[in-house]
Amino acid sequence: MKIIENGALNTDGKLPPERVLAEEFSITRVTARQALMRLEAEGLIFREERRGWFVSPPRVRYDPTANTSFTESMTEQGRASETTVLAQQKVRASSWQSIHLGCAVGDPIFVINRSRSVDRRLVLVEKIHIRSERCTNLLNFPLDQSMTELMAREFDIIEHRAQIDMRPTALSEGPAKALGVSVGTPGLYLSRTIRDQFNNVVELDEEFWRHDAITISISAAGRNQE
Amino acid sequence: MKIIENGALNTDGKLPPERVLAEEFSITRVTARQALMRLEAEGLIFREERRGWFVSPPRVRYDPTANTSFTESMTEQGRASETTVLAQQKVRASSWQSIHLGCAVGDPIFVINRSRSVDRRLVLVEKIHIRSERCTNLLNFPLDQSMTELMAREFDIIEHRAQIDMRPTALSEGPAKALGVSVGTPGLYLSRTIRDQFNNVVELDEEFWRHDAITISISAAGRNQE
DNA sequence: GATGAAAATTGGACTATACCAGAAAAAAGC
DNA sequence: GCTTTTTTCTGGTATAGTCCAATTTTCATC
Repeated sequence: MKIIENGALNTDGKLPPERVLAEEFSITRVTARQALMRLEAEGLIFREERRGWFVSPPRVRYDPTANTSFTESMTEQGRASETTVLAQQKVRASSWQSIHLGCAVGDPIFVINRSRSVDRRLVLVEKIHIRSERCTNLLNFPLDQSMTELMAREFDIIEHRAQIDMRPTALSEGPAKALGVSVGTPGLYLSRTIRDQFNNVVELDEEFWRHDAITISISAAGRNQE
Repeated sequence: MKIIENGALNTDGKLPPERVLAEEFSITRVTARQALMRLEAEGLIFREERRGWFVSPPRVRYDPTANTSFTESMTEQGRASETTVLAQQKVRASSWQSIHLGCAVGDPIFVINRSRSVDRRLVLVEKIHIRSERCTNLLNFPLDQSMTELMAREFDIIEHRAQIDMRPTALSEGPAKALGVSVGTPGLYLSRTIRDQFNNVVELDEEFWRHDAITISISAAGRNQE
């Protein structure tokens, strides 16, 4: 099992098919798969459903506390990012949503589903929940841009991150399908509560990341006086 | 495969052995194991080497940016924590260490290995690298306490977190053995650069967490003005 | 050349079985 | 009663296949 791991199989992007690897190392496909899944857990390789295994590109550095736009941050790192709107709808707040948004159950809110890719590879899907009262015509604007900028420009809502929670997890069917990965592959769940200049909660972001695509990097400088 | 996942098998702490589960659900042990590993990836259950599978206790909330002591933070959450010193030594800085500590290769530094448990369960192992120049007799003090407090009390070094990086990963042999889990189980790697009141780097912490034990929770309030 | 159906490829899921090593429990010895 | 040895239990690792579904490629057809 360890043979394959140490092997310099990173010739280029794509790995040989499981069946070939199994024969090459004189092991069964089950065993080969186990080794591959180990490397996947380590973040060195990843797979695309029924397409094959690939060497993971370098991780993206990401600071969830920063109030800078995602695209901007990626550009700084010399990487090309893209945002796609998957769905947008107006719904009534569920119990869970009302708790996190600090509104009443049934209040109208917007839910926006987006996916983001870096260097043409999907790295995260996100679900944005927004209280609609102060931006009733939000869905008329193009939503593949920075929400922070949009809210500031169109609705005078100055957003800032207030509370960030994250935990390693396995991707469930929804996010997995959206990311084009197998259900159960490791991922990182990240949620953010966003408040405006008056400290009212206006938005809740839920992000589902490929676990191998990200290094959370937080610069805590300037917080020393606490 | 999904049958077992939805089943209300969380009777109490311990799950039936793999062989029993396999028979109960009329599947092979291989398949049962896959399902168990899925649940493990989701953080719902965990295993102890050759001891069995157990239901995961609730995650611990942890703010790596806060300059509060770990023990204190756990107590606030009503949980009992414990710190054990595994090893302590004085070494000469490697290339990697010198880069992160901002010192020269070969400079004397302390390396301390500790493990921490919450409610009698090991949740992390850490490796602390400290520049020894301003605390030459550090190893004479008990090291199972808060380093921040110790450094302040004994050496007038006021520590604060400067840079935090983290990424999901699989636990390699060292950390896995120390945590009593199987090599390759998912984990969270977290590194922190710590500076003193003059903004000099004094310490580098590397933490290896059980992935199912932690929810990173960062309160970003007060950073709005950036 | 574009289109669309058929064939080959590739990972996903599962059966059935075997042997090993560490941990826990039971038995034996003192 | 306490320690030591032996047995049993449990997960860890591996072999050898099978069938399926989505994707990709091939190739005949228009």
